[in-house]
Amino acid sequence: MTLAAQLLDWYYRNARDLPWRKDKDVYKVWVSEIMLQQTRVEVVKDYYERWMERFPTMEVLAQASEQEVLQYWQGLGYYSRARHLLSGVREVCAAYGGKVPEDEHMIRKLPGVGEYTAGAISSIAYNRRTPAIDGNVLRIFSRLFCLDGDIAKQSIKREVYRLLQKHMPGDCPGDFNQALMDLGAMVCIPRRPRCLQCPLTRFCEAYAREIQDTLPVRAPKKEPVMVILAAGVIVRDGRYLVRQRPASGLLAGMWEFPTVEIIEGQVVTEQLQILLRSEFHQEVIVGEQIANYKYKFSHRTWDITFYMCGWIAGNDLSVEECWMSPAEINNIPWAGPHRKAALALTSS
DNA sequence: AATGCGGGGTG
DNA sequence: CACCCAGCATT
Repeated sequence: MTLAAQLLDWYYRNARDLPWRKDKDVYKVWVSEIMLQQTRVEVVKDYYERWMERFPTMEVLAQASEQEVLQYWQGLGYYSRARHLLSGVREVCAAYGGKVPEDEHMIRKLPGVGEYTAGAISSIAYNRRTPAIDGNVLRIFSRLFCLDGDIAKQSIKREVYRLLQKHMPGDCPGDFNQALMDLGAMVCIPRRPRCLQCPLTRFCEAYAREIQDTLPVRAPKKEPVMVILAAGVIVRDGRYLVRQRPASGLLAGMWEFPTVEIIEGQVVTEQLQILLRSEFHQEVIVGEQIANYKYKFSHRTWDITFYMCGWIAGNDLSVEECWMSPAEINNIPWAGPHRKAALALTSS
């Protein structure tokens, strides 16, 4: 049996029962593939179900506001994915008459859709013979063929692409690609691969040489930068002072309590007062610490302390700032640790 | 080619 | 804790 036949035989007996596999509707495949970028299946499941309940079709999603879309994405991370998906769906509704193009290169042009996602969508939804190279595939193929270069390198991806084109079957490329995902998730896992359960051991050079634990090779990650932050919680007539983050960058468009970065040597209470005065035009007295969180991103760590502040006086706010009631606070997309702080405030 | 962009599951 | 995941856009 060929590698593909062996893999597919295993897949048809062991495929995971996933919400987005109930049919091959291209919108569902699209949504699931975007949610799954850099995100594990178990996390995506609930988000996907809630999303499909609220945005069951491209037409419904196209009508939704970005704020509501972000709210449904809240907690999933990489929020530009949600914005790109929304604009991509709007584009399809407006320019392609609500029909996602079948050509891989046209799909690739949609915002948020890269090489991997275009291949996944066209193979799964349209049964096109297009490779979809993700972390699973790189890991599996680096072991199958003992590719010992850094899998982040373009050269390794090109080599895997070549091997995939050689081994992909002509009749069910979508199943083949999904079979690789499932194998990567359940058998050929990142650490301590379960080779005794693997249908491909007789094709696997790493297994033959007993070096499967040393692959794939990956460059060491950089140390995340520590950022010290102070946030002020200001209540006035039962409403909280909040602001929306800029439209680009980290946690773009999400809401937060007024926050300032504390540079070594600065006095926190002074910096908070200066922030509130210069950017929010409010006079406050900085009071007690009410919470401290260490919040880790992939590339930086926030050490953020929330201070209860007493409001004294203030002028009008600019458009991205406002006073929000507890009810309104529960209805906006929050920036990371600010969500936890807001939840603690409104539930107590 | 390198960097920015989240958050959580798992050993 | 450390590691790394169904990547993409930007520079």
